[in-house]
This record gives sequence, structure tokens and C-alpha cells, in this order.
Amino acid sequence: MRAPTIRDVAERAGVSKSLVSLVLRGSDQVRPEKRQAVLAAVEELGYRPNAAARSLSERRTRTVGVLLNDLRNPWFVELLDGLNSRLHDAGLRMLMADGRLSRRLGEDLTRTFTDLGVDGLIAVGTLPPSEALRTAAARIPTVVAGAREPRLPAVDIVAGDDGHGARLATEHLIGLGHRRIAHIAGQGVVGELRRRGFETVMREHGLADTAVVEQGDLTEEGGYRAAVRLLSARERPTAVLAFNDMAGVGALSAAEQLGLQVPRDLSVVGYDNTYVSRLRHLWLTTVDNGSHDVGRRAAQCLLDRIADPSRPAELVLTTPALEVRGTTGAPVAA
Amino acid sequence: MRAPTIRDVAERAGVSKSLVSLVLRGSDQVRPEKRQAVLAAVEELGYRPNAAARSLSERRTRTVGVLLNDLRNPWFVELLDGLNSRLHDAGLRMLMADGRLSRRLGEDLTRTFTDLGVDGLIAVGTLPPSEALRTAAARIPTVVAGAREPRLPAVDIVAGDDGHGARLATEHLIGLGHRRIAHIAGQGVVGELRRRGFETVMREHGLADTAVVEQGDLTEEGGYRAAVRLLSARERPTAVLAFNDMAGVGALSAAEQLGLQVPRDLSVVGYDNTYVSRLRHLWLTTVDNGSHDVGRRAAQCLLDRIADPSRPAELVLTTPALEVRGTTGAPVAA
DNA sequence: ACCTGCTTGTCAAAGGATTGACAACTGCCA
DNA sequence: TGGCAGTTGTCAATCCTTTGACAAGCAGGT
Repeated sequence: MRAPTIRDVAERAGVSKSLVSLVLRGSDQVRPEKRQAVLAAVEELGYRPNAAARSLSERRTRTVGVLLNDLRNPWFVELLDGLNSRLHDAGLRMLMADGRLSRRLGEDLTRTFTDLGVDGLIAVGTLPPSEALRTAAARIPTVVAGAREPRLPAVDIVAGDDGHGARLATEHLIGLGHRRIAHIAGQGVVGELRRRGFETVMREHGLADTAVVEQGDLTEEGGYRAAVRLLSARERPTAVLAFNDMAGVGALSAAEQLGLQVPRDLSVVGYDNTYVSRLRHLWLTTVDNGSHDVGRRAAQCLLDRIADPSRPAELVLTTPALEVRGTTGAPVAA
Repeated sequence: MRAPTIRDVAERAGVSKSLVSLVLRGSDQVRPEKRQAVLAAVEELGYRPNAAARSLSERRTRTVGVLLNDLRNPWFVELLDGLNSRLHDAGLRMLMADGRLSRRLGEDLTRTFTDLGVDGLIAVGTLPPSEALRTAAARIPTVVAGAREPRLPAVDIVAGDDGHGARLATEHLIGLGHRRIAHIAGQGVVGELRRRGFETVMREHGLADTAVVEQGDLTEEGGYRAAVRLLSARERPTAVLAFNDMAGVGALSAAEQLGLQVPRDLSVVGYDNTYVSRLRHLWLTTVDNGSHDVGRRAAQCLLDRIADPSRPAELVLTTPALEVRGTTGAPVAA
């Protein structure tokens, strides 16, 4: 029982298949009666155009591929939402592939999408460096969202202003009275920008000497271990700015383990405003990157680039906002 | 600068396009020299076969569509992993679409995939009832993974044994000495199975009278509210079995808010063993559904069904395991 | 010389939709 | 009656790959 094709519809409606195509694409060059006949036939047969045939002929798929780096780190959920809403309005659908899954299998993420002939590519978050992405981006309109790399010739980048976000968080802590503040740093350009933002503000306030940076990673485990190191030091910090929420949660655990009360003995700030930070039981003060907005604007960039593939690469930064919750407070007097 | 096609390759290698096709599909009916020539041309041109044309001609896509219900609830991450590893071995790639995103836009999740002509469909988790899924399942091999509905004619179901999982958790609590145990129930068939498992065990232990069931939902918010109601009762329970981890985390928050210590004053058990439950700071006792295994077996079911679409629908249940962490303990003597 | 059978390639027909070129028809005017 | 413009439809080429049918070349047997 094959799916009905355009010929079946044409036959049933008593017209040519070209006319069916015209009707389906909303041409006004067709008489109302014929239009009705065609639509009726479509309805009765449950006809759905074959995407493969269509994309072959139209040379586009009305589909964009979204490359995710890791479903386990949920910061991108809002971003996807923004992305989707804008793309949907433009008549594009979204397909996702998780990098971590594919990576483990030695597969190339982008190939699935290039083979599929997607009209655009969105890399969400920092992906592992990939030659394939570079070559794909040379053929397919590509936008990086929520990350700062890779920088490629005709690839736009849309992200939160990490330096500014780190500044907000650091100033918040300083404003509360903290002096000895530590930063659990992340990797890559984003990690560097957040670290620099932190360091800059500390310097501005003459606190360069009491600023500590400990390398962590993007996971709770990494945040935990870094925090344990920080808090076991002889002069422990009274506040920690973590690279992201997961690392921040790790810091919370470390504090608990070491018998420190949050925020009494230790303030913790995360980054990304993920739903994890919003869990009432964690209620982590964090920096909101405006991910929904980042998603929308990334989508817009992609649409613009699809319209004009040769336009110069753009760098769009959104302004983050501090989200004060329960894990920050004034330090107890020493 | 169009992507090179099979004709370009053929021309460059000085052979017909049919031969190129033969080489690419590994036929042994071709002389080594020609094979080399073709492969060299492919390499030089960076040729990649056009998936649309191929699927049009082969009448299959080597792609399966994965329908997710909500990226915000992370229980399925492991499942996807298992799914992917098995499908990858079979030469199939995986494409995902998030139901919540599409739903909000009044779009039909399954249409993207049916239009794309995927070879199979996997519904992960309980999806909103959809006529489209029913009709899609009539044409496309379909498997439900990690849920118990919808039950459709030729659709296999692979899931954890929820009744058994609830039993394990409840017995664990009773074994610790709890008598007054509450359950925060979820919706749908899965919710019902877990609730029944709970009730059955309570009855077996003569605790039917002290068993309380409060309706919640799958979110932290729902769990929180249900727990607040439970814990504000005149005779409050000493233990709560939540429908899932998110609801369990909500219960933790409620306990904290009401000044109850976990597990001293209240034991909490979640369900799904998500990474949220593994966060050190939560360290939630939970039930592991063996999601990785569920994923692998769902993939196998799908492969079998693709091979023989008419085989009778199967119901595969995996055996869950209790994961005891920090949120359960003996009740303090009244 | 001719037939047979094998190996190695080529041809051309799908497969389903889009689209530019063109045909048939209408009505209108000269 | 013939010509013209404007509507409505149809035809056929095109997009790229797969694949069954078939052709050409060769070797060996008779």
C-alpha cells in the first residue's frame, strides 16, 4: 500500500499532475472548480507530497540542521525554543542531532545533515573542532549560536556577552561585600571570556590579589572537584563564580560536604539560568544569557544568510542579566 | 558552485555514472583499475551522494525519526544513547524532533518525519495523543520506547517494568521501617502502573490504611505542590515515593521549606535515575529503569519490524533496579 | 566459424515533484 | 472572419541516483 503520489491525485481529480502542483502551491491561475476537485482528491487520498522528490526538484529542503554538543547539559533548551519559533514562522523545520552520541561512534555529525541537503546549519554551543564543519559551512549557510567558536569565513556568531555577564555576577558579589572571590573557569573561548570578565572587575576594585581562578570543566563533577580544591585552601574564598550552572551545583555540593552553609559561609553564582538552577532545592543565583533571544536572533541570522550567502559574517552579542536567587548573600564578618 | 553529482564523477573518471554507482555501493563486478579511478575522482571532487535522489530511487532513507516529548525532562538521555548505538550499528541515522516545541506551534510532530520518508519512527516517552501518530504508524514501522501508550496495532512497546520498579522502591521504604508512606502520582498509564505497584505493596504489608496518594505531575513544580499538601496534613507521611525524579526534587524542596530534614524527617524516592538525581547536592534515591537497555531493545524492535512490518506487536519490559542514595533512611521513632 | 558463458560496462527507465514553454480556449474588437 | 490578449491547462525536461536489461569483449570448447 504505497503512499499516494501526485499522479494519483491528478487522476482522481481528472486533471494533469502539473495542475495539482499548481493548486498545492497556491497559484491563482486555476479555476475554483478545478481547485476544489484537486483539494477534494488530496483530502480523500490523504496525499502528502514526497519531501525527497520535492527537494530534488526545488533544490532545497526547508529544513535546517541543529548540531547539539551534549543533551546532558541542558543550557540550550531555551535557545532551541527561540530558534524554533523563528524558523517555524519562516516555514522551516528543525532537525537535531546530538554531537556526543555521534562523536562516541566516530561519526561525523555534519555529514548526516549535508547529505540530507539541509538549507542551513546551526551549531549550538561549542562543538569539538571539526574539519567537516568547516567544509560544510563553505557550502551551507551556517550560524553558531551560544558559542564563540569556531570563527569561520561566512559564519555568523550569536551569543550572550560573556564578559559582561561575568562582570554582572562579579559586581554582584563585590556589592554584597565579598572580597575573596574565586572563579571556576571553563574551557574554550567562552571560558576565557568569562574568566577575563571576572578578572577585570576584580582588578577594577583593587581585588586582583584575592582573586583566585581554578580550572574546572562544564560538568558538576568538574565544578565539585575545583570547589573542593578552592575551599580546602588555607584562606578560603567567601564566594565562587562558576563557569556554568552545573559547575555551580558542583560547588554547592562541595560546600555542603565541607560543612559550609550557603549562602552564609559561601556564596555561589552559576551561569546560564538553566532549569537546574531554577530547581527550588538548588535555587542558584545565576546569569541569564537571554538564550531564548539568542535563539531567535540566530535564526534570523540564518534566514538572512540563506537569503544572501555572501554577506559578511556577523557577531551578535546579547546582553545578559543577573538572576539573583538563594545562593548569594553578604559574607559573615570574619 | 553546485555540489558535484555522480555525473561529474563519472566524467572525471571516464566511466558511466552507473559504474560509479556500482563502485560506491561496493560491487565486486568492477575491475580494480576502474574502481581506483572512480574513487580518486570521488576524492578529488569531494563527492557526496545526494540523499534525496537516493531515497527517491531506493525508496528508503536509512533514517529513523525520534519523537521526544520534552527536552526539559531529561530522563530519556540514556535511552537515546542506547537507541543510537544500536541503530548506528545497523547503518541507520537518527533524527530528533521535540514535541513540546512543535506542539506549542500547533504543528504536527510526525508530519516532518513522514514527509521526510523516514524508515522508522520511535516515540520516546508518553506523547500527547495524536491522530497523526496513529496514521503514521499504519505506514511506517513504529516503536514506543519508555512509555506504555499509545497501544496501536503494529506498534511495539519497550519500557521499564513500572509496577516492579514501584514495588522495589516501596519495599525499600517499608524495609527501612516506614509505615506512613505517600505517593505523588503521575499521569497516564505509566503513572497508573507506578501507583498500582505502590498500592499493591502497601496492601501486601497491611499498610493500605496509611498509604496516601496525591496527584502531581511530571514537573518539579507539581511535585513540590503535591508534597506541600502531603506534608501539611495532620498526620504527615515519613516517606514519599515520587512519580519521577523531577517530582522527587520538588518534594525535597517542600521538605526544606517546611523545615523537615531529609532523610531524617522525611525520606524521598524518585524514579528514572536521571542525571538530576545524580547531582551530588540532591543525591536522590531513585529507580533505574535501565534506560540504556530500553533504548537498545527498542532499536532492535524497530529493526525487526522494518524487516517484517507485519509481525505482531510486542511488549518488552525491562527489569528496573533500585538506586539507593542519600534521601532515604530509617524514620526517627515517633 | 560458431556457440556458450563469463566478466565488465553502458543504457534507460524508474522514482515524485517543480517549472518554463507552449497549446487550447475564451471573449473581444476590428 | 481573422487577429489579439488573457486565462487555464498540459507537456516534457529536470533534479540525482539506483537497478534491471542488455551489449560488448573475451576465452574456451566444438
